[in-house]
Amino acid sequence: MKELIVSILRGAIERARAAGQLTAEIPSIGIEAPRDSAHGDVASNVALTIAKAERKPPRAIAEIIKSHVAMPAEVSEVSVAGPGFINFKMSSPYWHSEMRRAASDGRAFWKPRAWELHPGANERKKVQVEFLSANPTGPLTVGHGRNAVLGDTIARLYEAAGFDVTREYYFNDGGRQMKLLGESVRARYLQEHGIDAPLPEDGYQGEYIRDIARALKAERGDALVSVTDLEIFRAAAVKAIFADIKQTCTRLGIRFDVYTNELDLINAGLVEAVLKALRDCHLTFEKDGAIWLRGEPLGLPKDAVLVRSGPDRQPTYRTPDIAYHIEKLKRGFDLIVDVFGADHIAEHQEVVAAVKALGYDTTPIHAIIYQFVTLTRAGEKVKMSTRKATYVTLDELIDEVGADVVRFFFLFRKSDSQLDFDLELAKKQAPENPVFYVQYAHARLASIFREGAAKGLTLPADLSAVDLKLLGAEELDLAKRAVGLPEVMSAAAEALEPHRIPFYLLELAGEFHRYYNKPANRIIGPDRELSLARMYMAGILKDAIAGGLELLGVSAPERM
RNA sequence: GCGCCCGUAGCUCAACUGGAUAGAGCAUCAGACUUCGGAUCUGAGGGUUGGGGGUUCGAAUCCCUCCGGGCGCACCA
Repeated sequence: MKELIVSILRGAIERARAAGQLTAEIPSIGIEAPRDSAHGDVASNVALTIAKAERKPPRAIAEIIKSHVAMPAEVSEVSVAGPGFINFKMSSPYWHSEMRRAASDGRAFWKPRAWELHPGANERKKVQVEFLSANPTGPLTVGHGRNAVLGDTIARLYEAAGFDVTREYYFNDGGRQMKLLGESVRARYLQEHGIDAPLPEDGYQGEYIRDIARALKAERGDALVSVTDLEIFRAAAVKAIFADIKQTCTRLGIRFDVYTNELDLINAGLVEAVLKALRDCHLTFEKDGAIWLRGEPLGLPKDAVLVRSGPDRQPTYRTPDIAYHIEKLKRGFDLIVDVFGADHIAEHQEVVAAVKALGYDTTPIHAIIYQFVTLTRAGEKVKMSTRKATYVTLDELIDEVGADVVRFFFLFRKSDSQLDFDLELAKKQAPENPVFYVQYAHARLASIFREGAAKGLTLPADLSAVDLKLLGAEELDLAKRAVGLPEVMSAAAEALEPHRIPFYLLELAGEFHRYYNKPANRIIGPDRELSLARMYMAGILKDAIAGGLELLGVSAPERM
C-alpha cells in the first residue's frame, strides 16, 4: 500500500515538474498512517518538506501535486488537508482484495515482510541475536526474564520474516565468580557432612547451592571431603545450574542454537590476537602491571583495563568480548543484535569502539538496552539480589503467573522504560489484564465458529464465493486494522521494538470487543450471505490475533 | 563529579522516529445483559507532555540549561 502511494506521488511530482509547476528535486517521499482515520488511510507530508526549496506555501504545493495524481482503482479519494498533507483513501475493492489475500495466505500472511526490512535484498540475510548470556552462577532471575523474552522475540520476528537467524548465548564458566561458586558449593558440601566450613566472604548464599551440595553428597558420599581442588565442585555447580537455566528457558519457549564460551576464544588465541592488534594501533598502554585500553582516542569517557596485573595476567571480561564481536562480524551476519541490561551499557560502548578502531565495520551491530525490572506485590516493591537469597527467580514467577503472562508483560513496555511487573494485575483474569483481554478476544472469535458450525454455517472451501461487498463500514474498519498488523510487525522488527505488537493487538482486540457488543453486529444472523461475509472478516481477525500472539510466543486459546 | 536512560491524565503506560485535536487501560462517577462467551461494552470528568530557553511551516519527540528518579563509573561479569 505504501509503495503504491509513493509511486503515485512520485509520478504526480514528475508530471508537475514537466509542466513547470514545481522546480525542486524529488525528495524521498514520507508516508505515514494518519493517527486519525478521518484523515484517510495513508498520508504524505511531501508538500510540507519541499515547501522551503519550492518557496511556495505547502498547501499550494499539495494542490499542485494533487492535480497531477493519476488515481488507480485502489484509491478512492485524494485530498489536501491541514497544513498541507496529502491524504489518500483506499477504495473498498482494495481492502476486499487485501482481505482475500490474508485469507488465502493464511498463517503466512501474519508475518513481518522481509522486503520491507531490507528492500531489494535477494539473498537470505543472516541475523544473530545474542541474548540472555547469563553466567551460570545461579538460577535465572526476573531481570534475566526480560532479556530472554526480548531477545527471543526479536529472533522470532526475523525468523518469521524469513531471515536466517542464530540465537546465541555467550557465557563464561571460568574466572573469579566461578571460583567463588566452587568455594560456596564446597563449603555447603562439607557442612552436609557436619564439618564446620564457613561460606566464603561474598559467597553464594542461595538455597540452590545446598541442593547442589546435597546432590554431590548423594552421588559421591564423603569421597570429596578432603578434596581441596575446587574444580569438581565448580563443574558440578555449572552443570546443575546450566540445566536449570535451560529448563527455565524451555518453559518460556526459548532455545538457543549456539553457545559460545569466553574460554574457547581465549584458548583459540583470539584474545591474544586482539591485544596484539590493539597494541599495534597504539591503543593500549601499561600501568600498574596491567594492560589498559586508551579511552580518549576511542571517544570513551575513560581508560579501561584489558588485562589484569598479577601473576596469571588474566584478561578482563571486555577483552574476550571484543574478540567475540570481531568473530561475529567475521561470521558474516548482516545484523547482529545484542540484548543486555542498562548496567552493561558502558561495556558495550567500549567493545564496539575497540572493534571499530581495529578497522571493522560495526554498522551491523545493534544493541537493545533494557532498563531494570521491578516486581510489585500488593503495592510493595520486591527487592532482588542474586548473591543473597532474597531474589525471586524467573521460575517462581512463571509458577505464579504462567508463561504467557510472563512473556506478554515483558514485551508490553518499551525496552528503555523501566518495567514494573505487577503481580496482582498479572494474576487477574479480568479485562484490565492485557493478556487475558487479547486472548479472550481470540477465544470469543473461536466460539463464533463453533456456534456457526453448530448451526450449519461454515465458510465455503471456495472463499471467493463470499460477497465482501455486504460488509459495512465498521466491519471494513476492523478488517483494515487487522490487515495492518504485518506492517506493524515489520516496523517492530526494523526498529527492534517488539512492544509495538502487543500494543497493536490490544487495540485490535478492543476494537473487536466494541464491535461485538453491539446487538446489530451479530455475526451469525438470519441473512446467510451477510453472516458468511461477517464470518470471513471474523476469520481474518482471529488469524491476526493468533498470528500476533504466536510471534510473541503467547498462546491463542480456542476457549478459556 | 562524569556517562547513559527516564520524566506524558490521580496510577501504569502508548504516541508508527519531527506532523494534523497528545491517546489507551486502571481508578472515580453515571449507565447497558432475551449475549454468537458480561473475562464484554457505552458515556463523563481528568493534560502548560517536570520547568525555562532555542531550532522550523510544525516539537512529547531534536539542541542547550535547570530540577527530579534509575543505572553505571572495579585489575566482577
